[in-house]
Amino acid sequence: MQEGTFSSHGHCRGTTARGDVFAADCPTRRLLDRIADKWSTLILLTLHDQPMRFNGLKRRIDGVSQKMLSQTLRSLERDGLVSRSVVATVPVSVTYAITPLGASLVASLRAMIDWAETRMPEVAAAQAAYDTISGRSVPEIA
Amino acid sequence: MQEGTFSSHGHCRGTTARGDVFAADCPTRRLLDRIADKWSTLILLTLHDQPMRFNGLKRRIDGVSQKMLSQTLRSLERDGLVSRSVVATVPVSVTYAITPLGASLVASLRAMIDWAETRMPEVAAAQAAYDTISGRSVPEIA
DNA sequence: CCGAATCCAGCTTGATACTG
DNA sequence: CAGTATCAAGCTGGATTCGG
Repeated sequence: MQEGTFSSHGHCRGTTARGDVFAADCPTRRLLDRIADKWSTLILLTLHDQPMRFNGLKRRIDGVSQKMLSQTLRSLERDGLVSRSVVATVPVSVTYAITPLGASLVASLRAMIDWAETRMPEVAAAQAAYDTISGRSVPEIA
Repeated sequence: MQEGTFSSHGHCRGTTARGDVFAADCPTRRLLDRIADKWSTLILLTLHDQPMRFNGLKRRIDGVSQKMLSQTLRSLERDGLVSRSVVATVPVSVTYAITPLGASLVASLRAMIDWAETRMPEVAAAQAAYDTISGRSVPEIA
């Protein structure tokens, strides 16, 4: 990240070719907040395999509420990461698919998930050690 | 993720070599929720460059509150991604550093941030298009 | 000066119920 | 099927305060 410029505050816009997530007021920060999100991640990963309908996604992504699914899908659609197509059948059927832009993000997301799924044992061990050494005083965050 | 098994629900534990983030009750899901987090991401990225003290992090990560910083750091420490070392100087000085485990995650995180910082224009364009077509009915999420 | 803990207002989340 | 509406609960962050 072009080190050297450790701009603690602010600037990000303007002539700069790219944003700076470390600046609170940079649009990039908001974007990061949206893609670095559990539901967004799982939705994009799922749609990368195949287009899917609302309830398909809901079934696939165990534990997501309708509200969060609907809300997150709209956000992803607005950001151009997911497309939404409506077919006026009897009960209207809506299909969601990933866009090329969305697909270009999936690799990183997948890497993150792969990390989580494979490194879990080490994390669990660290947690156990932490909870032991800290001697009970630390409440389970999980 | 051993594809093919589209286990909508549950299983993840047991004999399986790795977790399944799509299962709501899998510890991996909680882990994903913690690493797919704005503050965790920015903290890990920052510490990957160099160890840093609390207020150094606070200054670097524009907009983070003391509370969230302290809370997130404790969570990362518990998960073994960050180490905390105290030096009993006059005003005690506490330094945070990334662990090898944490460092092994940074590449994916950095990729995600790079994506956000470089693809922002396309996302902004998509938002503009969406907001126009949807005809005012959609309130700015940002 | 560094860092943690507390109180409080406000936003986000999720369960439930309801509509086209 | 595909959402929207509503409400209660929890989390977030700012300000303040306390301790070393």
